[in-house]
Amino acid sequence: MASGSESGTGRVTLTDVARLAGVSRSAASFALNGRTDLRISEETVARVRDAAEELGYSPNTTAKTLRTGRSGTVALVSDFIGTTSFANSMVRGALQALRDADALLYTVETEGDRAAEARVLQNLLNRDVDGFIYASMFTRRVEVPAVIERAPVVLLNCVSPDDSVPAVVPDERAAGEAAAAALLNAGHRDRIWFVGTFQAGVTGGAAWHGWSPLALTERLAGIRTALHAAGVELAGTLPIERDWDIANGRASVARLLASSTPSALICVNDAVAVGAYQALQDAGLHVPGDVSVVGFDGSPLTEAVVPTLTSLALPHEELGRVAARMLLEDPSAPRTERIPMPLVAGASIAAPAGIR
Amino acid sequence: MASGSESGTGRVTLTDVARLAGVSRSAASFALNGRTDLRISEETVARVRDAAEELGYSPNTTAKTLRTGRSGTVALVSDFIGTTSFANSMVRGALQALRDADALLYTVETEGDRAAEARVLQNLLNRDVDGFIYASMFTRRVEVPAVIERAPVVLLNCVSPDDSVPAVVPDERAAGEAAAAALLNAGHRDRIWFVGTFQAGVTGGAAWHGWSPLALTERLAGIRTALHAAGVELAGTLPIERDWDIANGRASVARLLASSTPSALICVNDAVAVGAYQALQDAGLHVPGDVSVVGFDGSPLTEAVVPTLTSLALPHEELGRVAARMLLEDPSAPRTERIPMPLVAGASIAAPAGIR
DNA sequence: ATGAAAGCGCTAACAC
DNA sequence: GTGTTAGCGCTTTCAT
Repeated sequence: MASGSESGTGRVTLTDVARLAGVSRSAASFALNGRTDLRISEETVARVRDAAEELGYSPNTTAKTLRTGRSGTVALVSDFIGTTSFANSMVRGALQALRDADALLYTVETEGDRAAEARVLQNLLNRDVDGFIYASMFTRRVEVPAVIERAPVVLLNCVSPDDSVPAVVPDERAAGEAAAAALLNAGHRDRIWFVGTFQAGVTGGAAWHGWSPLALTERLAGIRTALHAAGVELAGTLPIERDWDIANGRASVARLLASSTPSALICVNDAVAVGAYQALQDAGLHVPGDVSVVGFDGSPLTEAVVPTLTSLALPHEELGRVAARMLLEDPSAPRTERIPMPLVAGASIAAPAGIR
Repeated sequence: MASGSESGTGRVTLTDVARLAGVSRSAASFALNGRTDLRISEETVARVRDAAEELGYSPNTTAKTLRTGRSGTVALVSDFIGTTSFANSMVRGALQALRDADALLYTVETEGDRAAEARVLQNLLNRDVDGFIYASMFTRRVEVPAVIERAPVVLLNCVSPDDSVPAVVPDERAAGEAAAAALLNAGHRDRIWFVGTFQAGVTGGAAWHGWSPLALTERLAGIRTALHAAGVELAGTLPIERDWDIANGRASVARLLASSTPSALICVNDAVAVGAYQALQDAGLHVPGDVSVVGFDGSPLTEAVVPTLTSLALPHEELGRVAARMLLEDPSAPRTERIPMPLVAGASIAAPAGIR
């Protein structure tokens, strides 16, 4: 009749612990949380600890969340989880950082549906999530949903229109410079082509949904900057049909080879680079003896071709880790963090054919 | 002084809605949840709905969870999220199924640490998760943590020692049979080798942590069954050093080619198959003219080689989707669901060289 | 130094 | 038909 639910639900509650230790619920709470505001005797603390241990007490997080308004959870909301290993590693990195803070991760995919997105974000808010990691599978500029700003937000692999929201992105521009530098170092000075621009009026295939990927513009800008600094200009850019995949890369490069022979190809991503390998082979040209090739992403494809492809790797894990850390540590600093894209050296770059 | 927190926290609560509609909290609750136990007049329901709408009311899920014990969340606990696209697509499939049930997904990686695993599982339980999807990156037999059984569990890509826990796995055996059948159909009758067994006493490299992958034993069993039924026997199995990657596949096949020429190679996964391609090319042999090749997994690698690789695809999304659905629909049926592995046809199989 | 009591926002008995 | 009330398990203010 009195209070106490010892065997009510089978669940061990703080009340049970307090009763066993012979103290009040609040005393038990203070003891277990190690609070020093109220002074509890050493001996009492020990008694409570023992009681909790004996009963196998584990505090109910839902109740705690209701009371405190903090849940110890973060939501990773992304447009597309995709089929690449991208999201994978980002989640992995985020989990690593969250583990240190003892926080849990909700994973959500919106599939680009703004209405569904709004609903799920509200749902998450109703669960008192402590923050959002708002991710895009393609580096791009996004409109951050208003509702989300009711909790701390960090953008992952995307940036807000006015850069007012903290963001973590790969340093695409520096990667472009590094790609160009690798070729310059090998002695290339002309006939360097870029593969993977979109034709005028086209912003990519179905997967892009009309978004213009910053990866393209920034990588290309970096390449031009580095080349220009060395007094070199790009021989040209090769447009690609819709998606950046192997088949389209092959077709695009095949068209080029019909009329001229490049010294080096900088491909917008690894898949296009693999397509380039195939077109070169079809034309009887060798990598890197006749033509050098560089890719971007650092995907498993780099290991699947002979010779192995040199590529600038997307630091997926690092991106996820930094985003989670920013969210937990100083959610207020509105800065854009650019993570370096390391060069994974393959065997696809050599001195130009002319000077062998 | 009286009740009511209209502008207390800025949050709109059920109390606010009830007050605006001029009804009691419980009446509002019933109206909003569409309960019919207690009869509320149509008109009252409408008034409550309008009030909720006007105030932009969104129910606090934490409070609801505390009260009901059900959270509308599921946890996907996996040993390793890995760098393959495996986890990715499994999560994707699970999310699709969960979306229909309006449930949210926690994603957790244990990294094979049992102690950490126990802690996080308890943590999840403290949050009143409605169920667990316990996944392994390698098809294998697992010891399900005892604590987890306090909530419904479905195993994903793994099975329990006595098959007492509901599980969803790829149908590896049937896939093995399909791989063998593809070769038999093309006319192969002898010199068919399997690539990717482990040497005696070795259970794989670091990634395996001593677990023996069912994928290997089952795929191989299926192959042997299908061949046997056609009166054919495997010429032999080629062991591989540690991990099933490109380099090891290449080395393994190179050793075979030093002493004999196979008619066909069935490789334990796509990476090993890509390595086989490389070794064959090194030996001046062509795929599929001289040697046919089959892989498993259906990874992006199949598209990266020339000719494209025929492979039996792991139905990642389907696995995740079915697991989530089983968990939500009938968590009690202790059955093992085997999901077919579709054959993705490449151009790596042809009639044996002898009968060209 | 300790304990009683309020209340986070919700649901579901129960009495009117 | 509708409203009153008692909690879910926890934290924290306030009085002792």
